[in-house]
Amino acid sequence: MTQQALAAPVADKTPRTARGQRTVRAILDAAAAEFGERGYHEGSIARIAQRAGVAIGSFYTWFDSKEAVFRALVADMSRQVREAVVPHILAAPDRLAGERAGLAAFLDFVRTHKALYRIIDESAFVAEDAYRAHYVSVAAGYASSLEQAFGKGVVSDGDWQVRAWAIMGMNVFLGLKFGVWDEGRPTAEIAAAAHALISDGLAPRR
Amino acid sequence: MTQQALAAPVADKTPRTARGQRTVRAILDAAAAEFGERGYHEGSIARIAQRAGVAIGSFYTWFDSKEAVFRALVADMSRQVREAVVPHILAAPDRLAGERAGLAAFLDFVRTHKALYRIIDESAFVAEDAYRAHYVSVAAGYASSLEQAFGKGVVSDGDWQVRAWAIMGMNVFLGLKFGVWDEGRPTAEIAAAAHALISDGLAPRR
DNA sequence: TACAGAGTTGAATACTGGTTCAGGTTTCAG
DNA sequence: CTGAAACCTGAACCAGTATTCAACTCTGTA
Repeated sequence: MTQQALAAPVADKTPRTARGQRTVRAILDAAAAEFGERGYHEGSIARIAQRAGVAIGSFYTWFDSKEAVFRALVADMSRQVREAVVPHILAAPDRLAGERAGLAAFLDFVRTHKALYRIIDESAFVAEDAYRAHYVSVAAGYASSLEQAFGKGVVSDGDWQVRAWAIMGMNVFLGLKFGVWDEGRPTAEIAAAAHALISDGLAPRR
Repeated sequence: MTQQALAAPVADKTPRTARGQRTVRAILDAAAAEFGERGYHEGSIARIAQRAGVAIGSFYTWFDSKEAVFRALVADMSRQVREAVVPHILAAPDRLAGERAGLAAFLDFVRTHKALYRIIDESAFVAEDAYRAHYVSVAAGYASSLEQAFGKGVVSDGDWQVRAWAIMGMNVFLGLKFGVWDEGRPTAEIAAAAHALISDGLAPRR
């Protein structure tokens, strides 16, 4: 699941050998699967170790606690989502078109990474600060990117803070509904409808 | 906190006397406080009983399990939010103005009922079906109300499903950001900015 | 006043699962 | 080859806490 290099564990607990690195990766992947399926509280260290094919003791060689792996996972995931979505936004001709492409990419990501999506959501209760950090940083990115688009005349003037959080919330809920719960409709279709809403609003054309 | 009559406990566990009713109410209120502060998993039955001023045994007279109170709470809360918000929407001259009034009311509600807000959110992981039921029903209400507004010519035609979930997500995130995390700005201001976005979109006026 | 059903009590039970630790095994530089 | 550092092992420990239960108290009706 997590194919990438691992948000580093804690303190001096960094692997010094290739062997150690492999173990850490295996544990992170196992943890992602375990927490994704069972959730944080139902998920168990023993099962994570088993999935990873290592002993419980090895787990504690690399992570200080259950919460520690979880936090490492959130950071890792936060990065993955961004990496999956941002390029699509940047590749689009303008910010508004980017919003549409970004949402479609996000929905696709969610559909293929439901576990990760769930983990980030659950971090709100297990690691509030990590959760906040994730969304605050995403929102900041949104706000500045929107403001920049305003400079180019692509979007109207307005409250960047509110707009950023609003759009983010929209995307998250569309991800939940049409990514996790209901795969019955093509992601592009959802993205198009959402794009229309964000772009022109609900008011009838005057 | 919960001043209203209690989503009924389970099966035959309904109080037959005023005395019993008082106890159930006390337990529900205590549970709201406990879960609101510590979250579901950190919250303890012993502490709920203590807060309610009853013995642990009494708790089990009225609720089958920890999860049972939590579910009762979610239902109760779902109702409270609705009751706090819907009247404002209905009182407005039209659906779009209602959206604005509704959001302001929602933000006010969240600021004064943070525990409830947290409980509903956490239900996503403790009682997925209850969480789903809550949002699915809210979304359905949104969708039909929007469609009705379309009939009156107040909003443009579009994808009701997507619009409903999008707006709901918007509101939830604005509630998180400007209701729970950051009370620095007046709720009316947030609602106005959000209203502008929903109503006219981001595209510059043509 | 007396009895029955409704409510109450909280110590004891039962169990789960995170964390520790006292050794083994592997790896690799010298 | 060799020894020390890096890693691995998993049974045992332990703390926390949901749930049970057998006995007790209230309350209101006859």
